[in-house]
Amino acid sequence: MGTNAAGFNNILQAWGYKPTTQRQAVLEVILKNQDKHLSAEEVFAETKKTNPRIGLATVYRTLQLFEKVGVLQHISLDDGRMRYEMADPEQKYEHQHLICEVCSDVIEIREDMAFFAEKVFLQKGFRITTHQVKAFGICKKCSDDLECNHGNDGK
Amino acid sequence: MGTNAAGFNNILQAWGYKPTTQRQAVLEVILKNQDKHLSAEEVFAETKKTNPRIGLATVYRTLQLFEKVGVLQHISLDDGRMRYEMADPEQKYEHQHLICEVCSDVIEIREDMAFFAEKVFLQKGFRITTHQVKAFGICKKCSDDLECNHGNDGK
DNA sequence: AAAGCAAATGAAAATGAAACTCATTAGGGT
DNA sequence: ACCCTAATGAGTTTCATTTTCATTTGCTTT
Repeated sequence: MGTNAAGFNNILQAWGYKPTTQRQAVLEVILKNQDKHLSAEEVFAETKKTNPRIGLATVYRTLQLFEKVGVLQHISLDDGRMRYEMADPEQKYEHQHLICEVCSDVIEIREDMAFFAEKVFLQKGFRITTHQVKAFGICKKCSDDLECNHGNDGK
Repeated sequence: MGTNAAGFNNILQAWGYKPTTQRQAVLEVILKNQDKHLSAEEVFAETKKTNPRIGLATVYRTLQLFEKVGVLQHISLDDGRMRYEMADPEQKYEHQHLICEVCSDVIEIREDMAFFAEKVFLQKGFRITTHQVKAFGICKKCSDDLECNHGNDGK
């Protein structure tokens, strides 16, 4: 049922799509990098390692396909390219990104936001299907570093 | 002090930038469209009406400049171009966008999210400076329309 | 008011992510 | 093995945004 290499074929076939070698290869890259937020270009580079003949267009098409069948979802980290991560339909309202402005690290958190969707529906009649919370700031590590440099400044 | 045509020159000069005619013209367009979320291209088209000689590159540079000095802030509505709106430093944590997937309308809401930033800081030590909440779904008008079509379907 | 100068501008070219085209290939059923 | 359509890859195109560079403009100093 979930998204592993095995259940994956079922998902594709349920939608009438073929589980081609390219799609399998891209899936493996995705599974191996669940903690990252890869761009199409990055997925392309990574997939070429095991499947050198794959084309960039196929990667773009495959990522869009995966999003359509619910395996992936895209996020924008404001760096000019779309990024993808595993989709988790159960946690649509509990998944946010913290982006450090110093080291560019992306931290994922799971804060319950169901109340937000509820409140919006009650007040505006707007029925939220997906939402994204993206926060920019300074991560713990970087603010600790900055504090250190306070002591012995200039050196 | 706020952002009106008058206080605007002060802001620019405080940052060492010149209040040129192009910048004034762009500001007027921004002020006239506070309810909208204009893209660079749209600001360009609008500004040309009063200032036909302005160049697109200048609009891009001006929008970035305005963001730097705190007059504007950018948002991505996932439509492939950056959009801009008036920045309101006091309300960084109280400003979210609802984007209707049917009619593409953008609704702004002001939900207090300070608790979110607090909780993230307590739990992760991450100090949020800005954040964006973007929710996709179906607006009241569109879901009412859909409901209507239920009654007399096909016709 | 004229000169000097860096900042700002406009037109055009460059960049880069993403989408499209189309001839070729590969699944999956017969 | 054959057929037919979906899928692919290489190249091309699109389009938003950025960069380049020669020219202009806004200030400051005479």
